[in-house]
Amino acid sequence: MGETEDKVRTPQQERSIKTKEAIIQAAMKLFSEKGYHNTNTKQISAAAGVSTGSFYSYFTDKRAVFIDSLKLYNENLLARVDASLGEVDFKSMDKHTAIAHMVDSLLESHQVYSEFHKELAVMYNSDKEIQSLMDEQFDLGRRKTLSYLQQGQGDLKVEDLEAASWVVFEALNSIVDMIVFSPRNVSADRLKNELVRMIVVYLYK
Amino acid sequence: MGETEDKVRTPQQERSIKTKEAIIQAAMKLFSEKGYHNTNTKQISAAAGVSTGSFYSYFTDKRAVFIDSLKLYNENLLARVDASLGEVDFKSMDKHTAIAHMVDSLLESHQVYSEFHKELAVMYNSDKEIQSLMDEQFDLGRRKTLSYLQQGQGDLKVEDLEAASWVVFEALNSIVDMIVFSPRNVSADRLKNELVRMIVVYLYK
Amino acid sequence: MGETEDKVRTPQQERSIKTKEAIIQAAMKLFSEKGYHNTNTKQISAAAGVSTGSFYSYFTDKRAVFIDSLKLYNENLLARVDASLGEVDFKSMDKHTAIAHMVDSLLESHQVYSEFHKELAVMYNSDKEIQSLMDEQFDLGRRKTLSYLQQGQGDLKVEDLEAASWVVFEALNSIVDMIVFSPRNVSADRLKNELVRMIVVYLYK
Amino acid sequence: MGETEDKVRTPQQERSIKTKEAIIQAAMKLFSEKGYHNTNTKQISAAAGVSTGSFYSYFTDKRAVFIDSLKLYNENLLARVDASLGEVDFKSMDKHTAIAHMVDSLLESHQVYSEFHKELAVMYNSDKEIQSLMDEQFDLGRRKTLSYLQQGQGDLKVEDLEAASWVVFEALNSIVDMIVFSPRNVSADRLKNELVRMIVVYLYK
DNA sequence: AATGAATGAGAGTTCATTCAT
DNA sequence: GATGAATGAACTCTCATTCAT
Repeated sequence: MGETEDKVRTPQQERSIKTKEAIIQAAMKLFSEKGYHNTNTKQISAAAGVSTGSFYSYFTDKRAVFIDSLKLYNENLLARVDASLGEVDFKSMDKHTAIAHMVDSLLESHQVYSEFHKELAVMYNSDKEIQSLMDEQFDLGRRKTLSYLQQGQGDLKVEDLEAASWVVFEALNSIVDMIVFSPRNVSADRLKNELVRMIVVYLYK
Repeated sequence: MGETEDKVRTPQQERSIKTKEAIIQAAMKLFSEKGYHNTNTKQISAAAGVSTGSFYSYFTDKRAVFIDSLKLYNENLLARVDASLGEVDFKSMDKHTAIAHMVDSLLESHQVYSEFHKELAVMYNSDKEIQSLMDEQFDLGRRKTLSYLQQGQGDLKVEDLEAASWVVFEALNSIVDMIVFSPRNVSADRLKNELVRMIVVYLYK
Repeated sequence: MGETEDKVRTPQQERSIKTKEAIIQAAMKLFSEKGYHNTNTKQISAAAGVSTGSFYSYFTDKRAVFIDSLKLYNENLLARVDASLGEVDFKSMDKHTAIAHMVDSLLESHQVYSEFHKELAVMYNSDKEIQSLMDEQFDLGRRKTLSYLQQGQGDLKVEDLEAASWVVFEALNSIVDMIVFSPRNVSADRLKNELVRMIVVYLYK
Repeated sequence: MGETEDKVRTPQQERSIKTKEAIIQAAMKLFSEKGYHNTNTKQISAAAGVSTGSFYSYFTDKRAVFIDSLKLYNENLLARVDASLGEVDFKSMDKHTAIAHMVDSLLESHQVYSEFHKELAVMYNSDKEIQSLMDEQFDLGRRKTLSYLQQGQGDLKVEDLEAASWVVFEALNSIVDMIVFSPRNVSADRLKNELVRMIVVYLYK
């Protein structure tokens, strides 16, 4: 960042910050609607109400605005999940209700930015930095899940809790994705019910 | 007299068939290595040892060769899983061993074409036809899994077996993917062990 | 032609002649239907029932088959006009009937190969040889017209008959074209009637 | 938010307007010299001194620039004919002089853009929009001619003046074309003289 | 600082022609 | 002689990025 410091503006003035955010929002919207490869910088700039020239004074390139969109997405998603999980007290519930609550909050989160979430799958393999941002996010989620589960630790029957957290979190995420996105002839409720049962039976006595 | 009659060559001569296969192989390789969006038809043609003109006499466009690659991948994968599952008798094994065998055969399959498999995730959302080809493949896999599981039906404790098959198959696939692809500080064996346990405990008495 | 004599076959065997004619016919049909630039050699070959390779043993290139189509068109058109004009005796008719008969025979000729005729306009400027073939044809037509008109010479009032033949033939051709091709809100009969009147009044006492 | 909103630049800045005009001029020149089908967008761009990218920000494709060239040509031609016909008073002339004047003004117009004019014949059949633009232009010319001729109405002997206007205008145009373009062994003056005589004798008592 | 016109490499695609079989 | 697969130059069009104003 030392050598290119005056190429890309690091916004300090308030207006500048707002412009940058407007670009990120516009980009997120367009990436969600049409995908990264079908969105061009001219469209992003126009949607954000700035010129293409300005776009390039806020971001080095198109990839950079995607990365910032991803970071914003990650922050929002975490906040949302935190809020949702924070509002309940695990100990005062039975396990099934607690896990069901967790699944619901994941379902809700996946639905809010569902299109952007889809686009992430497309981008995952295309870039190391994107990949590691997403891996970090996954890991953060996994650790949160782990600590959530550990609230009911007295009743856990799994021994390798670390491995279990990977397995459970991946299962939760992928099956929630499936519920949200895949066409099926089986209702979401039935799937959710089985998912919750699988997790509960697996983890608890 | 139709408009599209002579657009795409339907190979009849042996040479022609070989050329078509060479193009598909080359395409699969490049899509796996660099991704669909970073591979162009010139590169595919060159890798297959043919001219761009030839490419376009076998395939209408880049998308078409991807679809043929996908079909080939699907066929190979199914054959591989069938072979692997067919060689064991579920009834003569305890549940844990049987499911472990299944996970092993999925792991092996995912490893063979691992890079192409990754690329599929990228492409899933980009095209209706690709999506439905993959959905079909998923469904076929799910139904095979279901019937495999039903061999031990006497001991099943799940009631909604249809919903269970979706949940189990998605969990299996995504966690196997994770084991193959994601960087972790937890060994594959530990993850595999928990995965098998989760499935067994969930399904059987 | 000396140096390339074995590149392009000069058909002597009967089958060979038939093949060449089949190609010309197919080409004419396709050029008429879709235009020279939208017809490719593969389509011509297929329509003629030969391979592209064979096409090139009968014609040096695509242009050559167009030129042969043009020659055939010219021959057919002349034969048709000759037949039509030959069947009447100018002297036994009044001038108006005679010119009307001539216009009718031109109208009929233009209608038969109307689409190919249109395509000629497209090609006229693209090639010197095509241009001179068409110019020759025009001149031949003009001279025939001239001699036809001269049958009623006793009554002609024009003095510069040579210049008149250019003017009359061009007027006839272009107005007949207009009648055949252009969309108007004036009936063909009214136009034909005026055309005939214009020619008659101009030429004869 | 539309799909095509930002595809083609609508020039606002002065520089932009100049660029668009430069492209049209360059295109007209090249179409005239080498024909539409033998001119490509790269050549047009180069001749206009811009990049291919710029070309495509002003015109959707090659056809679009042809259409704009045609419109410009039509405007210029009409202005020229109007100016030429406007400068004389029909009533103060005898018929022969008046028609001769008209032919002269057409001759002059056809000579200015003669090559582009030729190319129009080529393009007429290739495109509905081009066709109707040319038809409109023809009709406009025909109606102007008609009203010009009607200035001497007292002496007209034709009854179906509408049909006559089609016939006369087509004859004028095509014969003027022939005078300008076709190689002959008859002088332009002799042809012009006969053309004028034909029109005068046909129309007037 | 902001603008948006301009750039040009590079993508996908076509087709007249050649040539191995 | 015939075939049709193969060739590759040429073409249209796009878009991330730059730069004159």
